[in-house]
Amino acid sequence: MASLGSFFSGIEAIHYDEDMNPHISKIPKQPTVRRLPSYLYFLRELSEKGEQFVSSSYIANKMQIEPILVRKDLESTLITGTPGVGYHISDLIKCIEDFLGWGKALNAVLVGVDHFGISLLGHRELINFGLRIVAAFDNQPPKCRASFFGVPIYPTAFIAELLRTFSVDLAILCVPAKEAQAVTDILVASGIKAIWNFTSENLAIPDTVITQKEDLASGLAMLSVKLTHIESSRY
Amino acid sequence: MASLGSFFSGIEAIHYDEDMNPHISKIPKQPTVRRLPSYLYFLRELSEKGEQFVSSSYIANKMQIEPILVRKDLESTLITGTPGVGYHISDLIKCIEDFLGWGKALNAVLVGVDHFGISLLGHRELINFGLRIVAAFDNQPPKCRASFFGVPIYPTAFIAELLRTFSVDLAILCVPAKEAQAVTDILVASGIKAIWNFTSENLAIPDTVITQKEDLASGLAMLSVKLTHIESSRY
DNA sequence: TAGATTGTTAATCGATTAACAATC
DNA sequence: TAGATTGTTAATCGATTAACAATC
Repeated sequence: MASLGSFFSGIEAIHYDEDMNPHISKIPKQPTVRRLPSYLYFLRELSEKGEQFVSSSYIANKMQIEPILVRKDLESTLITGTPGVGYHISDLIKCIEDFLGWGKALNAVLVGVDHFGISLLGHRELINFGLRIVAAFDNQPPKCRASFFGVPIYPTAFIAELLRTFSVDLAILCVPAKEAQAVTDILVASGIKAIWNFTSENLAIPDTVITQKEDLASGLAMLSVKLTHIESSRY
Repeated sequence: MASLGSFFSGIEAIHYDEDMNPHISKIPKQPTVRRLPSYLYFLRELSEKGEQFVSSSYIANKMQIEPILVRKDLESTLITGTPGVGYHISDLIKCIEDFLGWGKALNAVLVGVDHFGISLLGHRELINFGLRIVAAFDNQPPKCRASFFGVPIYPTAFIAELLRTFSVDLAILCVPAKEAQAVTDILVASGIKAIWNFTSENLAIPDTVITQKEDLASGLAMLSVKLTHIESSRY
C-alpha cells in the first residue's frame, strides 16, 4: 500500500526543471504545512495594517512557538529573509500561497447539507484560501430553497452526472457516518481526486484518491485530557 | 512561560496514591490522545455488532496505521490484552473513556451562534464524548427562536452573569476572528477554565487557562499540498 | 561600527517502527 | 502442542531546538 504519508517525510527530493537542471526542493513536512495557514492569517492582518517587514520572533511570539521553528517553516516556502531586518511581508504572503497551491482555486462539491455543511458553504475564509464550492448535494434537499450562499443544492443522486460534466478536484464529505462509505464509493466511481472527510468514518478508498480526515473529537480529547491533568496536578 | 505542552511529553511521571505509594503513570502523548476517539468510534461500532474481542492488527487495518502503534496507544490507557486473543472490547471502551476523562460530562457554553455554532449544538457525537452544552450566546440572538436543539440562546452581555451562577468548564468560541479576543477577555475575567477556539485568531490568554485551537485551514492546506504533489509527480 | 536577525549545521527530543520473547 | 497476539526492549525516523557564523 503506497501511502501518501511518504510525501511528507521532510527529505529532500531532486526535481528537474525544463532544461533538466536538477534542483533540490524540500518536500513539505506535515507539521509545517499545518502551521502555514496560521502564519498567513496573521501576515494578511499585518499587511492590512500597512506593515512592510516582520521578524521570525515577532511571528513566533504571536503563535506561541519558537522563532527558529518559524524560520524553518518559512524556509520550506523558499522565501529568503534579510538578516537584521526580517521578511518582506507581501513577498512572504505570496511565497506561502504559492507553496500551498492557493491562488488558483480548487473546485469542490459538498455532500451533506446540514448546519455544518451550510457553515462551510458560507465560510469566507475558505474562499480566501483557494476553495470554491461549486455545488452541494443532499439526500433531502431543503424544499424551501435551492441554494445557500449562492451554492446550488441538488439531490445526491445527481453526483455522478455533475462530476462528469464539471471539473471538480475535491469532495467535502459532511454526511452522517453511516452513509459516508456509500457516498464515497459513488464519488470514487465518478473519478473524484480528493475527499475532505468530516465524518467519523475511516473510509476505505483506493490509493489513487487523496483523503484528509478531520476529527472534532480529537480536539475535544486533547482538551479533556489537559483539564484532567490540571485538576489532578492541583494537590 | 510555563506551557501546557510540557504535559504531553510522553515522559513517565511519578504520582502518589492516597497511601503515598508511588506508582508510575504515563503522561499521555499528544498523537496518542488524538487517535483515541477514532478507536472509540470503531470499538463502539464493533460492540454494537456483538463482537467480544478485537486484535491490534484488526484496529490498525481499519485506521490504516501499524498494529504496534495501536498497541502502544492502548497501553497508555492501562488496558491489558490477552496474547493470542486480543483486547476485550467493552473493557477497552471503558479504559479509553476513563483515560479521556469522559463519562462524567464537561459543561460547556458556546459563544457565536452562526451555522457552525448551531451545528455543534446539535452534534450528537460530542454528547457521546462527554460534552454538554448548557447555554449559547450571541451578539444578536435570533429573534424567531430562543433555543436550538434545546440549548437556550442569550445575548453575549449575559456571559459573566451566567458563568457566575453555573459551573461551566469550557467555552466554545465560534465568533468572527475580529471579536475573538474581546470575548475571550470576558470569559477569562469570568473565570473560565478552558477555551475551545474555532476562530482563526491566536488568542492572548493567561497560562492558567487551557486552550485548544482548531483550524480548518490547516486540513485544507494538507489537502492542497497533497494534490499539488500528486499532480507534479505525474510527468 | 553596533545591533538585529537570518540561515546553517549539529544536537536533542519525541514518536513510530522493528524484533522477538512471553503467554494465552 | 501450534498458532496467534500481546507487551517489552531496542532501533530508527522525524521534528524541534540550540548555537553561532554570516550579513544586512
